[in-house]
Amino acid sequence: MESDELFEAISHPMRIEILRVLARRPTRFADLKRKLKIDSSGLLDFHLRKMQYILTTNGEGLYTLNERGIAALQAVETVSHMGWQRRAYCINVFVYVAMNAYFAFFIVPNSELLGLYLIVLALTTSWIVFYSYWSFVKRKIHLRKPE
Amino acid sequence: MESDELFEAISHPMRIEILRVLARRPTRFADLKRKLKIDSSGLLDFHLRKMQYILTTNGEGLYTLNERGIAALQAVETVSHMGWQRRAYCINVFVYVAMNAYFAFFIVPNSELLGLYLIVLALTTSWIVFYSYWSFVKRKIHLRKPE
DNA sequence: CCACTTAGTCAATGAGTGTTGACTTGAGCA
DNA sequence: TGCTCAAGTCAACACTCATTGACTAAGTGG
Repeated sequence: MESDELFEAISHPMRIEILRVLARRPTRFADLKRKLKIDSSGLLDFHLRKMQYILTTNGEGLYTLNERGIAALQAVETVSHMGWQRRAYCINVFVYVAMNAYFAFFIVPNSELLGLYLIVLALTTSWIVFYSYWSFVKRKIHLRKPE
Repeated sequence: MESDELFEAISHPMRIEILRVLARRPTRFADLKRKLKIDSSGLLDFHLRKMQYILTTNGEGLYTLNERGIAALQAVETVSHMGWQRRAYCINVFVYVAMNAYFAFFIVPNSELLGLYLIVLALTTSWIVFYSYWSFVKRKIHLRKPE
């Protein structure tokens, strides 16, 4: 996928707005114009033309996102949820500790499911190690303050 | 986070190349020039200037990605791994079916862990329902052929 | 039929983009 | 001291972008 064309299509605030509106529902030209409070048809036409790599016109006049448009939307979401990654990491660690503690104290003593517990332990541990490696060593973002 | 500035910074093939190089390791001006086979210093300077929202110059001449740069990298990855989403969905459904079948046939009959199984069933089912809703109803991408 | 909405197209314009190639400034070294 | 490389800066230029406002052509309601 030729990323630059896709990013070009969403490198303007108005185009990101259009993307968000179209993500909710397919919309007609005039409705877009009203929702985004654009006076000029020419301007909206210009931006829709720049987004044509991302859009299709669905039957009669309805603009809608194509597969690349959905990728673009996901890229926007990825970027705007950036601040949650540190918190997500903490939640992951907490769930790991809680889950394994629960298994170790309540499940293992009074049953023969030690094998199952070991599988769970191995899976969750490799997950948390991989995730920690990715977060700390490779990216070093979770301990730094945002600038 | 002001997404458009970030996407602006990666809406050119050369800048995506620079992003990928800097994701691997912090790099100096001349090394970037060599790696990307750019003859003109002015051109590289121009693109680095356009990417300044995403970069920091680490001590002596080393260009490196800042937190926004890492967000940009993730956006690029999101877009270029788009093709895997359909497969990921199938894997998810398979894991759901296999896991619940395993629990239902092997765990439940010969132990008192019915409660645990019901929790697992509830969690995995709500996960698969939510994921399916998101994928099929809201996005409609997993059954369509890519264009 | 007239007014009005919808969905555009088109030309003009100033600001910004991508690229080139010449120039600068400072460090390293022979 | 002069030479070379690294890391830029700068001016110039063609081209593209964002925006405006005028225009068009098709459909709709009264």
